[in-house]
Amino acid sequence: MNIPAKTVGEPAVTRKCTHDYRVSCGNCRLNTLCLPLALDSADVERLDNIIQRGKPLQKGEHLYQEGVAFTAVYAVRSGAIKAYRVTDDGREQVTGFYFPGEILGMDGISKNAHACSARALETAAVCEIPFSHLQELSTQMPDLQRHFFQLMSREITEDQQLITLLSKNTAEERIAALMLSISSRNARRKLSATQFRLPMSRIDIGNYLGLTVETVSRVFSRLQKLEILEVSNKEIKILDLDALKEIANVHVQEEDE
Amino acid sequence: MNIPAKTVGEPAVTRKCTHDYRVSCGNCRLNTLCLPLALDSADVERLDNIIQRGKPLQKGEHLYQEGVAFTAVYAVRSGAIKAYRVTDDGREQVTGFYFPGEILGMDGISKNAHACSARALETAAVCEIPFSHLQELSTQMPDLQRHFFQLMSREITEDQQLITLLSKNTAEERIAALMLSISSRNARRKLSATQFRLPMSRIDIGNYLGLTVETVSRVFSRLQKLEILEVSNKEIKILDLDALKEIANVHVQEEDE
DNA sequence: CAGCGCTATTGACCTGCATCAAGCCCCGCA
DNA sequence: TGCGGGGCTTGATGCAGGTCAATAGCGCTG
Repeated sequence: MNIPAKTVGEPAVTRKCTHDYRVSCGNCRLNTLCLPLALDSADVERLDNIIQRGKPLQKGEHLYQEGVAFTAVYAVRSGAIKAYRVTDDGREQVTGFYFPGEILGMDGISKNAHACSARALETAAVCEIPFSHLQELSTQMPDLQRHFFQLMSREITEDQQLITLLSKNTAEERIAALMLSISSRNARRKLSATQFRLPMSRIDIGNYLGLTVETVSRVFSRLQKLEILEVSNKEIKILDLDALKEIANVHVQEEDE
Repeated sequence: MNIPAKTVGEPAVTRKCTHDYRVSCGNCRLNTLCLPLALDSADVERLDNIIQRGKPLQKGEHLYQEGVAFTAVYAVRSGAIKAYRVTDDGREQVTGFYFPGEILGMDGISKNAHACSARALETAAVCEIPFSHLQELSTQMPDLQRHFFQLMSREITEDQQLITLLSKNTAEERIAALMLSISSRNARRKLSATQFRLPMSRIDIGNYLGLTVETVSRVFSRLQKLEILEVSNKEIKILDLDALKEIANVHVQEEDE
């Protein structure tokens, strides 16, 4: 356990977070993935000044909830967050999983209120970026503005990929695609692309991919039987990356005449 | 037929478009819905100056295609546009329908290349907004920046609604939701909320909602039999708006114990 | 205004996933 | 270390919507 030395009188929360949450953008090891990307060091410092840290979330704790006033977007520093909305009949639609270096909360901008809720899947550290400041800074730093436009655009294209996945692909293809997505996002952070622990439950996976828990479980079993994955509860090991890609790619050229 | 008087020597395209496509933002009747919203008249004029018009698209013609360099976003002035991507196995996923006053193309920002294609569902007039200029203007006009952030955010929340629709709702609920969406967007433009002509084919509807043509057709028939809709090819008349809303809302409180 | 091709409708059948049900395993807690 | 509860797995069954097929209707073109 290495709890960072704290001088301020904040409530002493027990947590396993490995980051010092009083880090700055300048020395954060995620700064090549996160918002500071494409800013020079002077600008990074200005960005850094508006960011609020020191809000480690416990598993299950909310970062924000649907309907509450929108004031900030958030960058994940460690852990994992899920964003979700609850349908009229009480079922949960997970709209995204967010890992370190990724930004969430941009859904709240249009109506000045969050359109979905976000909660920690495991202990998570988060940087809060007050939106009014970000906007102001963006008018002064064209690179930041551009980068933020790009982030929002990325969110749009990712949502559209999910739309396609949900509307066209089988259960197996959806799961394969999700595993590959997590794998490549791990790689981006210099972690293993083939072995990782899923932070989310089977239920969350189902609610993200439009499947029931049972189906998710069956697909994992099947992929294990095919020796494509090794699944042990939440531990995943990708044994055959190419096979997985082939499944996700909707069996590229099933028959080529 | 009222073809607007034209003095310039452009190719004389036959079209039923009621707009003079050399209109400016200042006098466009959509300016309370479109980008100029929330700008004062001086700023509207500056925006107006960067916008390029005079590109009426024929039915089926592309506005842009997946993969081509991203240079601009587009505002629909008349007609209707569909955005879609083609999956690896050649099927089409429609990601959105765009009506007058709506903006499309924001998916291209993140990678500097369009992530989907866009084509006219019927003769359509479009305003082209060069993105580099828009960015520059945004740094000078905070209201414009904010508004554009909001537009992108709206796109995100709409995509997330579609995600939920696709993953949780039945065929009937999806169709009902689409009809209501079109209805309210018509109302926004002061057109009838209960009677309209669908610009898209059943195939497009299916490809948008993750259904086959047959299912779309069957649902329309069923809703007609229930006297909720009157369907005659592409002409739609909503006979019972409340019933339609109830279907779309996933039968609000099926049982309330 | 006849003919063709594309879009839409309708029916019969089939399948992938949901649903229902039972049991297991993992983990936190006493 | 044993107990309880949630998360996970596995099996049996049903159904919404996909697939295949046939026909009807609309609109374009010559």
